[in-house]
This record gives sequence, C-alpha cells and structure tokens, in this order.
Amino acid sequence: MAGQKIQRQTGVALWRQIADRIRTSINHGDFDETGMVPPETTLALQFGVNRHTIRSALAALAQEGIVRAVQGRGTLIERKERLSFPISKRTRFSQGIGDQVRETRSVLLATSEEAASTELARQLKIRAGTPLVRLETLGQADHRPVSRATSWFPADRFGKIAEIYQATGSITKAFKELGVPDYVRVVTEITATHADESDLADLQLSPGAIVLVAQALNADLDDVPVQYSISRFAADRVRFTVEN
Amino acid sequence: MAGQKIQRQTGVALWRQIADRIRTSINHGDFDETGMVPPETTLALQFGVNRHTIRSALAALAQEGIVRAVQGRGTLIERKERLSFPISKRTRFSQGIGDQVRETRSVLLATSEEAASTELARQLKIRAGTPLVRLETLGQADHRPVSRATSWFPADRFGKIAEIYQATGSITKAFKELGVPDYVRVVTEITATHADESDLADLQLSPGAIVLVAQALNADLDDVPVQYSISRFAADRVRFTVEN
DNA sequence: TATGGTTGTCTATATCAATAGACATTTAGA
DNA sequence: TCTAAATGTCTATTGATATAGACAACCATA
Repeated sequence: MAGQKIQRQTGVALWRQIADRIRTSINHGDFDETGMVPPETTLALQFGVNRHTIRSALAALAQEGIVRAVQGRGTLIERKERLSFPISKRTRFSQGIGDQVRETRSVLLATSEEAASTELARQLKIRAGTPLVRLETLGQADHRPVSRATSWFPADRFGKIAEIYQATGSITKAFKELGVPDYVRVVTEITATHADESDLADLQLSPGAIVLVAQALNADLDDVPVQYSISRFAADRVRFTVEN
Repeated sequence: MAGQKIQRQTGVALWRQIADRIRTSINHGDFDETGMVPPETTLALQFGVNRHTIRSALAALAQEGIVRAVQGRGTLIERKERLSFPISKRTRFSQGIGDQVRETRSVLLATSEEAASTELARQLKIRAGTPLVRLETLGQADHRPVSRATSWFPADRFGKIAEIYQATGSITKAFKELGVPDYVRVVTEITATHADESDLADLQLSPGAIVLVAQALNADLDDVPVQYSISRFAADRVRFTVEN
C-alpha cells in the first residue's frame, strides 16, 4: 500500500478515506498474493489510526460486497472489478465490455417525449422546440449496475425507439429497425463529479462516491445527429479507454 | 439548484457535501445572473440544514478561492472554471487549452533515471530493466495548477530530455530536438479517484476532491513508443473531450 | 489439543459535526 | 437617515466520529 498519511478534520471521516484507499489498493491488485486484506492491527499501524477506525472502513467495504470478514481467519477479498470501457467511433455499451463479464444487460427505466431545449437543439443540430424522445436506461454487468444514461432522439425519425429498445434491450438493434444500419460516435466529453442522490440509488453507491460523466453525440453515416446522451458511470467500477 | 436531499451519517460531513454541490452549481452557471450565491438562510432552507452548516460549506469554498463573502451584501462568485481538454491523435497540453486561458505554463518538478518495471516495459514495448528517464511535471493555466504528470521516456533516445524540457517548457519541442519531429497518442485510459495527499498539495485541492487520471502512451511516426505518462487533473477544473 | 493470530464485542472518554437561538455588524436602497 | 437584508460572532446542546483498553470467540496449525 502506498503513502499512508490520512487527512483529519476535512469533512471526510477517516474511516471513509481509509475505505477508499483500501478499495483502490484492492482494485490495483496489491493483495492478490494472499487474496486477503492485511490484519486490522497491521492496517491500524500503517494508517496511524485506531483499530476501531479500520473496522469502520472494512465494515463499509463489506457493505459494498468488496470484502468479507471471517472471524479467526482474516478479511477476504470478495470482488474486484474495474471494467474497461472503450471509447471510439464504434462505441457501444454491450460489445465493449462483453468479453470482460459473463452477462451484460440494459434496462429501460423510463421514457418520455419532450421539446428540444436550446442546448439539446445545438447538440443535435435541430431547431429548439423540435419533439424529442427521451430514454432513461440502466446498464448492468453481471447483475451489478454500471451506468445510468439519459438519451435524446429526434422524435420524427425515432418516435418508436422506446418500444423497440424495451423489446430488444439494444440501441443498436433499435436503430437498425428504424432505418439506421450504422452510426458513429462524433464526440465524447468526460468529466467527474461526486455522486448525487439518484446516482446513489440507481448505481448502488455510497455517499461521497465518484461518478464519471460521459456526454456523447452519435450520428448516422450521413453525419446527421441521431442520439445525444449523458451517461453516468460508477467510477470505481469502470475505466475509459480511448483508442486513437 | 437541483434536488436537494443530503445524505446523513455516511462519513462525509454535510458541509462538505453541500460545498461540492454549490461548487457544481457555480460551474454549471446556475448563479450567473446575479454573480452571487443565494443568501445563507435561503440555502439552509433549500438543503434542509442549519445556517451554520451552510456557513461551513461556504467557508470551504472561500478557502478554495471560489467565493468571497461580503458582510451586508452577500457571497460573491470569484472564480468559475472548467477547462476543456481535447484528447485526440495530436494531444498536447498547451495547444489544447491555449485558446481558453491567457497563459499556460509547464513546470519541471523533478527528474530521475530508473529501470523499467514490468508494467512500464509492457507499455513502452521494451525489456524490463531498460533505463528510463522519469519526469515529474506540473501544468498550469493562468497560474492555477491544472495537472500533475509523471512521464517515462526510454533513456537511450531521450537521455537529455529533462534539460531540454526545463529550458523550453515543452515536451513537443524537446522531442523535436531529439530527432522526433512528430508523435501521436496511441491510447489513453481515463479513471477517476479521490485526491491523495500529494494531489492535494500539488494541485491545491481540498480533501475529498476528485482527480481525473489519464494514462497515455505516445509513439513516434514509426509506431515506436516514446513516452508513457500518468497525468492527474483536478476534476473540477477540467473536462476531457474525445473527438473521433 | 494447545497456541498464536485474527475478528467480534463491550465500556469509557475526548473531539468534531450539526443544530438552535440570539444579537452584532455591514451594505444597499427607500 | 432609517430599514431590510445580508454576513459575522457568540453560547449551549446533541449526536457522530475517533481513541483507548480489555477480553471473548474463532480458525489454522504445530
């Protein structure tokens, strides 16, 4: 484990800071040899805190399903994942991570029709007020939520996309049925922020967690925008890979 | 401002959660009309907390130089920035954000020579143990630190890169002098994590802040790797833009 | 089966975080 | 120049966070 000093009196409890560090170490593979986290007393010494504080941190990680404490033996590492999510001209949710997990699933949370705001109109290169279809979706990998996305589609071409998506679970297939055989990623903007209330619920995160936010524009082969989306990923479960 | 409910008893103090939200709102331009944050009593009502808690949050933002409280008037917004950082085949620090700020600067913090670890050898496609030059640099925009980077270069070709970089402040120019007229970004990996101790110091962040981590590989025009780097950006100051 | 190493539980105490209320001070504007 | 609205400061109280120490319960293994 790396440099140990922990910040006090900063509004972030010691046990949470330590939990974050241990989670990072686990994902980094620091404990792969034993498959276990070091003993509580060792960690307490390393971080320079009381053993009870370490126990709070490990309890939080146990709550997340990352470790499991066994009395008499130690604290076992249960799960360790950070999915690699490629971003390229052909960025699709399921294809990219399909070989990293056993099962990917995409669930339709909600849908509605709305008029294009100034911002959305600018992105999709249409007039403000143009009818759009909005889709709220949840991406899962091996039954764990990974991303939460809001997408907008011009309603004139894709008025029925919600139904088809619900049936097939795939944007790509929905596009195909609606006369868009292929589409490409035009631009992706990536930021990071703290999880808000709905992130916590949808992505099953704990407060203080980080979300990676990707705003993306897809266009058909005639360069006509077909989809604008804002996706929020649990930062400790994914990594973006940009291939040039 | 958006949905207000705040999470209690999560290891993250309310004042810090609220500070994060207000910072986001400021960056989002929610208070651009007045150039001021709403009154403390209003915020206390909105977030459902005591006014003193709001004051703690605003004090933290004042410490960061984002707002300035003036007795009798209100709390003024001092600074508001999130630089857009393009990622493409021709990704360079200064060029990308040069038109967004008045001045960009890159400072050499430290340099050393070291043998390639297994991981670095794999990335740079060389044998483990090969001598490398390591550069620690700090990227600044208008005198505010934006990124902290560690780069490795094969020592046989780029043994003198530290000196040239220090003189010119530019990797691109240093490459040119060392016989690499052009280079391209092969791959970039992007993750997000909480700031560690040295991030806090170098990037002038407050604990609990988020850093965007970009791991990048650059190669010359013969596809021979010339630089592997790990850069850490203050997440509330930048946005990555991927153009395809 | 005895022992060392580990997690689980309990009590007590000190400090930080948050609430509550009161009042002072400053500014802008009527 | 008065008033409303805003930030600044103080005291008091409660609950969460962190430390300290002791001991029980459990596991692997010599």
